[in-house]
Amino acid sequence: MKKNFDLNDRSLHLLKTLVERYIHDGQPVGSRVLSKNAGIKLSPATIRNVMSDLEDLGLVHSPHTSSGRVPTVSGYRFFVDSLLTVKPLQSSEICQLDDKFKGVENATDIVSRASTILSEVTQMAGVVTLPRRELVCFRHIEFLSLSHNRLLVIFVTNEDEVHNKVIHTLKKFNAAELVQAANYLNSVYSGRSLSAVREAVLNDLQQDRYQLNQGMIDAVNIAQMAFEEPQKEDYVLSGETNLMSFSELSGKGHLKQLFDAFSQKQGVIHILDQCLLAEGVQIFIGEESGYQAFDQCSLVTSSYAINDETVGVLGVIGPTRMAYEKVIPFVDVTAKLLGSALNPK
Amino acid sequence: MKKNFDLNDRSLHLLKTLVERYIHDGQPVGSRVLSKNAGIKLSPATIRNVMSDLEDLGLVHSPHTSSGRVPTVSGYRFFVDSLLTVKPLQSSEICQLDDKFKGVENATDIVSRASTILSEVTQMAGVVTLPRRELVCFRHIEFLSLSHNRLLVIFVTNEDEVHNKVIHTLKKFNAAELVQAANYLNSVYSGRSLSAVREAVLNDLQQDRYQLNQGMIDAVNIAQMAFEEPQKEDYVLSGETNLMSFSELSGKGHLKQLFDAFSQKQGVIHILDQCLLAEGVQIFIGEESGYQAFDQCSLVTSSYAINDETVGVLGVIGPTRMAYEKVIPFVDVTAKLLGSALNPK
DNA sequence: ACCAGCACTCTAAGCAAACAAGTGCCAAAA
DNA sequence: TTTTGGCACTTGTTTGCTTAGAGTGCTGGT
Repeated sequence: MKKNFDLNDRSLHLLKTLVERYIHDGQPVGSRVLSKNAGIKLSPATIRNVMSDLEDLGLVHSPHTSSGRVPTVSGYRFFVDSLLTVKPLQSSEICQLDDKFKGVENATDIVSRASTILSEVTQMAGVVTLPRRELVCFRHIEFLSLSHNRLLVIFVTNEDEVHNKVIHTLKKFNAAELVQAANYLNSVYSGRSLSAVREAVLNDLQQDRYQLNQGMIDAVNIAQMAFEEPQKEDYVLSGETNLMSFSELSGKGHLKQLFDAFSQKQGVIHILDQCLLAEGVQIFIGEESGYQAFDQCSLVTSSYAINDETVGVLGVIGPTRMAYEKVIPFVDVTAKLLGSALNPK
Repeated sequence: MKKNFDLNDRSLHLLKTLVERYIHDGQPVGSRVLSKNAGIKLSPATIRNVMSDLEDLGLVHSPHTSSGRVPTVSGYRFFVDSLLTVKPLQSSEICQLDDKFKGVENATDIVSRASTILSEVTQMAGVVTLPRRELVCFRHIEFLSLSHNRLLVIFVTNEDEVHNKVIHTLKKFNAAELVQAANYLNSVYSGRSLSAVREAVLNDLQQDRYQLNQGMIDAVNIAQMAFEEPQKEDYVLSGETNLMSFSELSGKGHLKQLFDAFSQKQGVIHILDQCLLAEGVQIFIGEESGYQAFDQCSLVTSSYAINDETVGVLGVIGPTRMAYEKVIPFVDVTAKLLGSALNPK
């Protein structure tokens, strides 16, 4: 997918400074500025020729006949892939970031802390998915009988995350039966991952039932209902309002589209899911995400891992015209810090 | 607080149609339009005189020397207090609304359903506070021991609402002790309101300890920690993005201010809390709320009650220029429907 | 008390001129 | 062959000016 475009060093350098320049001040950049700014001794006329070539390649684009050039999506893409010189964070900065994770215990809280960090440092929007549930460790289950054969299921994962749902049962259970069922399930399944539990439950249901007594069968039956689709994937978003300050996003119904996408979640989740597979920092520029609402936005993401196992994705959402050279290393570092903050020591 | 302004019927009528007209099409309304539209046979010239008086009273205002008049905040206030003719909902409409509450069981879900109804029907933002916790009925408590003397407390209120928090204990409890403590607390306190439980716990702590065995003392001690400040007040907001379509709100940093206020919650809660005290529909117009972020907004609220006891507030947030005559009865009805939907049959 | 008429003010829209920024292309210089 | 200066051309932006329209305030007459 990475194209080369067969460009000589000079063109590369000019493209690079053009993009940098445009990111810096948001104005189309013309041949004159470039000639003064690129550090190469070239007249504007020459630069015009180069720009013309770049335009033919689809890397830059003129809003109108006589205005400077602006990077296209491909231009940005090429820039971040091949031209960008990232500014790695100082180790002191990393420590400062790390400190911000201190004093937060609950996993959900850590995740939302990460999200606010992302948004506050970049002054854009931060997003962090919750750790994948297949990786979530089942710890404890508890039942509480409600009226009308309904059962409140409370289960604890990962030390201290509490989830609950109401299920409808066929028969009415009394308190003792429920305690027994819970005890059975806790003793058998506790310690495994949620998805492992789900599999095991299905397995046990298929198995020769003569090995189990009625209580156990009831327990497994209930468990089957309790664990099907235990929780939907979700993410924590922060600093959305920062996006309202960017003029390039506030035009037309753009903001509304974007925020609608945020509250429907589903589209954003889909984009983020794609990042789960890849290692390291990934970038979606403008339309690349495939969602119209993100037309004018870029998304810089990185997956994060607990014990070398990828469990989630985090990222920054901002205008296409963002300071990638700072955002990229920052997202990278934050992902690593989040991973270790979540790591049960 | 209600001022009279000593206006004659004609002025009142003109003011009323002016406000209606302005709400309808958002343009400053001039003497000519008013003369044709008010249903009174008066020449524009006469109307101009009346308008001049209204302007002196601070009820209307000219954006510039020669443009029509626009209602001021006081104008709106006077309008909704004294001039407005509300359009009560058809009973068929009420049924339609009521249907939308059907099939939702969980209290939190009912509340957020109410919020979406508010926003969808009005095409503005809907907001509903969660029922006051003093009214919430304590049902069941459960403990789970974590590492480092930490204890996960899970408690169920109102049939099926689950809350949880982590507390730090002085000594380490084993599973049996925890079960015993939970049993004790469940048997003693279950069925009372959360605030009643809190009081009772404090009371029991003060009381002669010789009447209790060590297990009970432990239980009450834990309970004390578990129930202090059990949950923060909160609200459910929907359809915020609808507000981005109103041109009067999108100017400058208005939108950002507003959405920042939404995500900080605290300010909004403060406004809504004021409505808890009053019966029926209340209206905050523009700056009246006392929060700058709501400058260009109006808030139409109503408290809602379960079994004749006020437990929360719901409302609609939109531009000052909103169709009060429809919104007010709608908010009123929705509050009543929400109350009965929440009512445990 | 009402209203017609008039002078005045302000906005919105259109238009032309002047200007600035930048391009494309060509022919000359290196 | 590459680079460059020069020139014509395009486009957008600003400015000033004009006209039309809407609306007001005021005055004097009914």
